[in-house]
Amino acid sequence: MKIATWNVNSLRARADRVEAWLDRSDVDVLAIQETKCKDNNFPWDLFENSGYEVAHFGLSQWNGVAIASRVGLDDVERTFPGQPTFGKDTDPVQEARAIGATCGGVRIWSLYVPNGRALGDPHMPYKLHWLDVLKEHAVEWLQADPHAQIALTGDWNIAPQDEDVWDIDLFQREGYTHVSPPERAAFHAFENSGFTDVVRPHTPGPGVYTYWDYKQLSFPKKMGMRIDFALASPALAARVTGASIDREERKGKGASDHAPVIVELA
DNA sequence: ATGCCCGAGCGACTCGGA
Repeated sequence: MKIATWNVNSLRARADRVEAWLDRSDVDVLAIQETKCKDNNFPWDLFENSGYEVAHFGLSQWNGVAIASRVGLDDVERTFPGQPTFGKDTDPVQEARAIGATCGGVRIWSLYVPNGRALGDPHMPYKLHWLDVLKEHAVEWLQADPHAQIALTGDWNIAPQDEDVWDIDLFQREGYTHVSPPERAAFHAFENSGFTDVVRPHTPGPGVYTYWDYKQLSFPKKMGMRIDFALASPALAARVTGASIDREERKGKGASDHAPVIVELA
């Protein structure tokens, strides 16, 4: 079985590439982030034509997450329990950033972790709280069933290690997000709770990334970030036989700024 | 060549991304 996660940065703008990628990648499950649409303009046919069931959670042109599967798609959950809201003053909104489904015996979560925007911005405590609540649930899921096969996949908007950005000195000097100690602590809290990054051992750095900005020739200049991850529960991690980052998909006209991340299971 | 930002909604500009 092969599962993948990919921030497509608009599913409609990327429809042809996503369909072609599904056809050649041979994945059984694809967790998608940033569909950037509501159900009424979601490209349902794309997945049906490729032989996948799909569940989508999209509330506006922002965010949006989905799971496509050809090994079953059961018990779909939109948002995790108690998922924090964000809103200016009086109108907090629960954003479309998490969808879960059971596919071929694996509980898959497609996660689009909030962007903190800047250290000191209100979005940063929102991001950290969002991750903390998710982590508390992840701990409960494991306590309820230590043998559960759970995959927390998606765009985490965190670079956990110095080698996960092209120039750590620049990031720290300028006080950029993604590398700050609180963000990294939020990520490591999942690892301390028993969830393992199952991709890094098969794709060691430095210089291995999943995201490259569209601007300033970032991709050809190898100015990227590793911010998309698949974290696996112990029972799932034990099944992992390989993993890869499909940086070929970042090439050419009409590419997403993120590359797909693939995990192979025995 | 992988090549100097892109997508969505609105309405011809603004916001969000990281």
